Amino acid sequence: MHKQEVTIYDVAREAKVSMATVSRVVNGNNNVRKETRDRVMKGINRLHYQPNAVAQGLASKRTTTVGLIVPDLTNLYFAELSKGIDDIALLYKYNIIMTSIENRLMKEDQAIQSLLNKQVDGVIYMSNRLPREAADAFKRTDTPVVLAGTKDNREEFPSVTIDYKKADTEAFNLMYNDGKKNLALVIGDPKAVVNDENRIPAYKQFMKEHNLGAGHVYTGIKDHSDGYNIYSQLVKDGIDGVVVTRDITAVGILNSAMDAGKKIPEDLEIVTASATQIASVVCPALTAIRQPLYDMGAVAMRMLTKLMNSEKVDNIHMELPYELLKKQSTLNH
Amino acid sequence: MHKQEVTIYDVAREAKVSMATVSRVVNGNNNVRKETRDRVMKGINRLHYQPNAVAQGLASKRTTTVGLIVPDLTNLYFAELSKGIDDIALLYKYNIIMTSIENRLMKEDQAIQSLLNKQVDGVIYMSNRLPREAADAFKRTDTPVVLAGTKDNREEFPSVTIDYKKADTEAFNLMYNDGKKNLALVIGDPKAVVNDENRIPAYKQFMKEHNLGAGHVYTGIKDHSDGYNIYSQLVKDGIDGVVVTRDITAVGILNSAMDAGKKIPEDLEIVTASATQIASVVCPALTAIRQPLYDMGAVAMRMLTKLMNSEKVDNIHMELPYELLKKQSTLNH
DNA sequence: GTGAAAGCGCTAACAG
DNA sequence: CTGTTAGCGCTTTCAC
Repeated sequence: MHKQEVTIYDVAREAKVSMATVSRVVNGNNNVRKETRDRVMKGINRLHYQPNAVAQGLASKRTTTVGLIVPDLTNLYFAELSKGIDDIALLYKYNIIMTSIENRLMKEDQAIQSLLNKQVDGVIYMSNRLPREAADAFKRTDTPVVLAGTKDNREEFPSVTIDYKKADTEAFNLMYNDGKKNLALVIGDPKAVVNDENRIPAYKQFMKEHNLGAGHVYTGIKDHSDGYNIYSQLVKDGIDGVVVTRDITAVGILNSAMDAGKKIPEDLEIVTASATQIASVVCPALTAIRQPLYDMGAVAMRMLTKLMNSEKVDNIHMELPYELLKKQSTLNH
Repeated sequence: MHKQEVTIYDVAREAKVSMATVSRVVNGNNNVRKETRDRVMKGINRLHYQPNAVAQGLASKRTTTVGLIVPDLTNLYFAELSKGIDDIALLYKYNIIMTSIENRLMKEDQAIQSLLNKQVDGVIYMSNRLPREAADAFKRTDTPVVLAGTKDNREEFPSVTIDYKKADTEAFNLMYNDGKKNLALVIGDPKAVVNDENRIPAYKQFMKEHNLGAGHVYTGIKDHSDGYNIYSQLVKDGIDGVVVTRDITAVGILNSAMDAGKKIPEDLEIVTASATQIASVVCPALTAIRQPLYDMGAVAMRMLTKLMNSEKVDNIHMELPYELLKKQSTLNH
């Protein structure tokens, strides 16, 4: 960054007005005579003036920048959420500072502190756990935060999600009605709030209500190879139907089963709980809980714009509708 | 953003030193007696002081922020590049302002102007075309720019790529040696520099050298359904081997062929020119030119850090090694 | 409707 | 080694 060539002061001189007036014009303040405004605009154009957003930020205490905290960019689940966020941010003229965590180099609260130091006006948080320190940091600076596709365990923060319990129950029910009784749940982090408080309870309740025993919850299964490898265990445990939280994991299970010469869905039904593009391009295509990821991101960002403007938000815990998309990894399609 | 609770001034008073000294401590300047430093640190901790990066940016004319211009977040090609960029940015303590374009809401040069207004110290550019106005904007402010996974047609800007010509030629050669003579190239934007100046010429040259006629270049094929739909045309044209630039497109062709009851690779060999996770999880897995996407992003970001520090960079047009990964969509695997 | 002036919170000479 | 003093470029009262 080098010395700025043309500043508001230059424009003021060029247009023979004060800086204050130029500032008013730049910010669309109406208290400027049309004549004056035109003169200023001409100066702006002649000099190719561009406002320095950093100086604006310092003076006005608003940076029109929001922070985005995302676990992993290469996970399409987050990428699709981000796209919705990005589009709405653009619409409201906010820039996005993106911070990916789960990066071992920087802890979550450091990442957040860094965003806060940059004086972001708000934060969209997508990690599946919100640590205490992180929550405290937000509250300390009263920077608005919206959780997208996740929740905090105290429901202190606004969030945009789907009804995970209902969705999972529906998925298990689908398989149950196909005659599958040895149902299992395959998840990543068991301490993720959504798993801990929604998916696992939903699963246990389903098993109980249908007298299917204690069942099996496989945890720590995060990527394609985890999925691929867990398959043999599923076989050992006699599983004939699974809900898998990540679709790349589901694909791993699928590929493993195929390589073992098994038939999907006859030998094993698979439902992925977060459908991305991947779920639909594999063969057989995966039956999926289709979360409206783009919309969830968009709604979260929209909510954040309201919070940043201190507008009232009627419902700070939005649940968007999902769809159970039946494809070839379950029967009856 | 509300009034900042504790500023450098408060720390100065608390530690009974001047602001300058606090600033020195904060910035790791060595010209501070250990005793004084400790006293300041104590003040910082007691008061929970956090520097205001916006004020730092205005005063120092460095924001430790870089802009990222990316066409589409949900394209894994860019997501993997971004991951490499992000990791290195973190390592050098830069934040990333991400701007996705191809968003019809904002034109490329607007996006760039917005970044420049935010006084980013540098930019990583990943779009497959660099419009004239964009190039001019960069040069006007002499903000360093590095192109990742793309090039500008004048080679004015530093870039990190692979040798696309060589890679494609190798891919065609592989299929040629499998006895495929009706080879085709399937791309998105024919005016993208990489296509216009590397892939298409490489294809034409290959066809010519092997006396295979003029061949077919299918353009504007960008997503899964484009790929799915173009397949019938490939059949009509008697194509028996294709290089496809995007892997999701390649998967579309693959799925279309399978649905038509054809055999891959016997009836049609497919090589994808930019392997992401998707290429390896479909069935049959796709033979692919594996670009070192993560590394390309990392190298680009590293180069940018040097440029931002006015360090010398010996080679501003880096070509990283690729790999031709033989899987099941070609014979001889 | 417009201008003057006082900051926003910090860095960076320049003295000492 | 440490303090003083100008700003960085802009917004925002407060007068007029």
